[in-house]
Amino acid sequence: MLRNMSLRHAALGLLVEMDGASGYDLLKMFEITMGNVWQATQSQLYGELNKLTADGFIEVASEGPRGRKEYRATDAGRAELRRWLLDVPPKFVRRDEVLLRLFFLGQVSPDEGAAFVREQSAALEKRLADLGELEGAIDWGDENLSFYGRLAMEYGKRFMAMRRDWYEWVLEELAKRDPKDG
Amino acid sequence: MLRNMSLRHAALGLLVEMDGASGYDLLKMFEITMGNVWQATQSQLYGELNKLTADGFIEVASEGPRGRKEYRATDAGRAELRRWLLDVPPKFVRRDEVLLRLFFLGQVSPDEGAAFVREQSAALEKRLADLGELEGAIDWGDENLSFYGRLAMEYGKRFMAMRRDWYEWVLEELAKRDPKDG
DNA sequence: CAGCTCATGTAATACGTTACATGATTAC
DNA sequence: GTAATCATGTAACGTATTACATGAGCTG
Repeated sequence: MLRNMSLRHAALGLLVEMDGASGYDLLKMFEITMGNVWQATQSQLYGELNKLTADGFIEVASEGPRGRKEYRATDAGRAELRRWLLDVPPKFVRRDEVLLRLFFLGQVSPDEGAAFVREQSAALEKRLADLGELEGAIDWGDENLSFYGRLAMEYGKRFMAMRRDWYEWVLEELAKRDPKDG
Repeated sequence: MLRNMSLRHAALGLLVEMDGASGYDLLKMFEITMGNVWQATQSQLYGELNKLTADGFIEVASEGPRGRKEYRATDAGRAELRRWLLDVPPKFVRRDEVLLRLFFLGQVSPDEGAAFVREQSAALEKRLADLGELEGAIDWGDENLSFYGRLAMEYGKRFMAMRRDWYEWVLEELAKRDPKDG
């Protein structure tokens, strides 16, 4: 059992910050706080919570209605989070479905290729707008999750803006290579 | 069998562009042309080539020494690549191990947190420099892979620069929150 | 009491990594 | 002839997604 992956530490970290939550709570927390950074499916999360319990990094603090289990991080869990944060070098997994398609864009017509890039650009513009709305809707307190969440939000904005600008640049390059009135 | 994933189309796409290659050739091509966009292990690639063959999207054009199989895309493969490019909406999988750690950075001391961010920033600076070297070393022709590879390279440069700038901004925010001389 | 939300779980399958295994050909 | 490179494959395991299954408790 290697258990090297990050979902485990995402769950553990959230539990540490929240100081007590059920799987159901965590699942919602995943979506609202770090949907842009890490994703978890219900199935995966519940399984991981059981493994974390078996490994002693979290424990069931109390049980509520409907079989609800209130989890809480243990000292061992807090230590493990710290170890992962500082001693496990982050891995860069670069997998980008849009970029991958770009490589093969020569296989469709120039018009189709340009349309594809414009679509991506528009989709991003929309997501950027959504992010702005979301930012306004959140009341940013001074707790850890809010503070660091705001930093991540800024990252998202910069990322999307960079990407949109790049799409526009790509469109110019495509036009240069295949001038309409050539 | 869903076979929805992108490695399959990355391999197929490269084969279309290269017009004939062995698994071994493809593996090297993956590294040099799109290491920053998609990754493939030897094991996974060889397996996928066999599946693509079974599905009729590629075929063994000839066999060479040492059991070498020279693959070639079929018409069905070219059609499948086109379909994937235009009809399958790219999925955004957001998983960033650095960003994930950032969320929990409140669990270590301010100094440790800042050191972490500085390390990431320095690592990125180095990768940005490496990319610049690589860019100089490649002779960019006018074939598709070169043309689109150059667009992807520009993306990589913009991405890293954006990210490095964001790291520096994060350091400022961290300093504001926890002034040394508070 | 009907419908929604809360709440957890399993099964099947696909995707991805690491390690192991094997051997032919080429270059020196 | 021996070391490097070329070349392909399997086994074991870990990670992730989708679909299915079940039921309790709350709200109107």
